[in-house]
Amino acid sequence: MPELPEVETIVRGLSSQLPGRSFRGVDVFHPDLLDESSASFQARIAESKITHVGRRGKNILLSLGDPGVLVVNLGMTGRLLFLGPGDDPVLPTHLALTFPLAPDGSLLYADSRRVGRLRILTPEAWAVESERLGPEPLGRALTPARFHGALQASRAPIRSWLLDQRRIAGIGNIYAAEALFRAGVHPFRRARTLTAPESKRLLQGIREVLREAIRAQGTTLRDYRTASGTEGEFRQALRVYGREGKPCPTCKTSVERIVFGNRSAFLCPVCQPKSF
DNA sequence: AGTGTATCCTGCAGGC
DNA sequence: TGCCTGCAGGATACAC
Repeated sequence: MPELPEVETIVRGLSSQLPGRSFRGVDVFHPDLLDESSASFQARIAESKITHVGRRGKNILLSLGDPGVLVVNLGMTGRLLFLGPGDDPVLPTHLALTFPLAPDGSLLYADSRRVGRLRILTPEAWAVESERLGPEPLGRALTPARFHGALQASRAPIRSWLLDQRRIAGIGNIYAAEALFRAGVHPFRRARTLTAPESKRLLQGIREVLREAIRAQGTTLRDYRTASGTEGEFRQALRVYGREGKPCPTCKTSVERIVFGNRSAFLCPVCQPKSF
């Protein structure tokens, strides 16, 4: 998916448009993206007013007042687009839901692979789910000491650890690879074997790469778009992700791709030694 | 506790 | 041109 920087970019885009607008219903073309029937989803959305747009991990949160919160997880190919009254009404392909808005404009959800999810939860139910997610990597609560302590408790490979949303929320395959490269840590390393300086570097690497990617409006590989439909520019700044066989930006060694956990990891074998 | 596998679904690049 | 395979930003459920 869209990882934290992409979701954050979409949320910022929607935040300037949606609060104050209301839904005027919803058209559902692909009900398999919902966890309930189209009819009940439509009934619950009804004419609700959007009071706030937020983010938790990779989830987009639209606060609706009475029905609770609309939680959108984009999966790998989901797009959430705002179409203003004066905008070019070109519809995206793979349109799954459209939400006409009052007084004007509309919100569109498109998703070619349809592994995204849209759910309406009560604030209480959402609070329970949110508690199950790990801390926000950019949040103040996550200190280097807490981060190191959490790593100490796990034997999992550090890359698996970073991708586990229950441990830290918002990191996906791209930024896990980039953060590990910046910290000089091999993705196979067991979490608990990271030294305090290494875990400090890793947390710094995570924060730097996420902030830089947010500044660039995220990474567009193929499907990701901002809420206004533009592409993110961070792809050109990627140092190892998707760069198999290309030179490491630091030492020029060929970037390697290894597969584990059913997905590709990218690393520089020199800058990220397996052991010292 | 952790890990490998399968599942949801479609699209596209590359090999032949 | 067309067919086939592998691969893709995610999340979850299961067996071992």
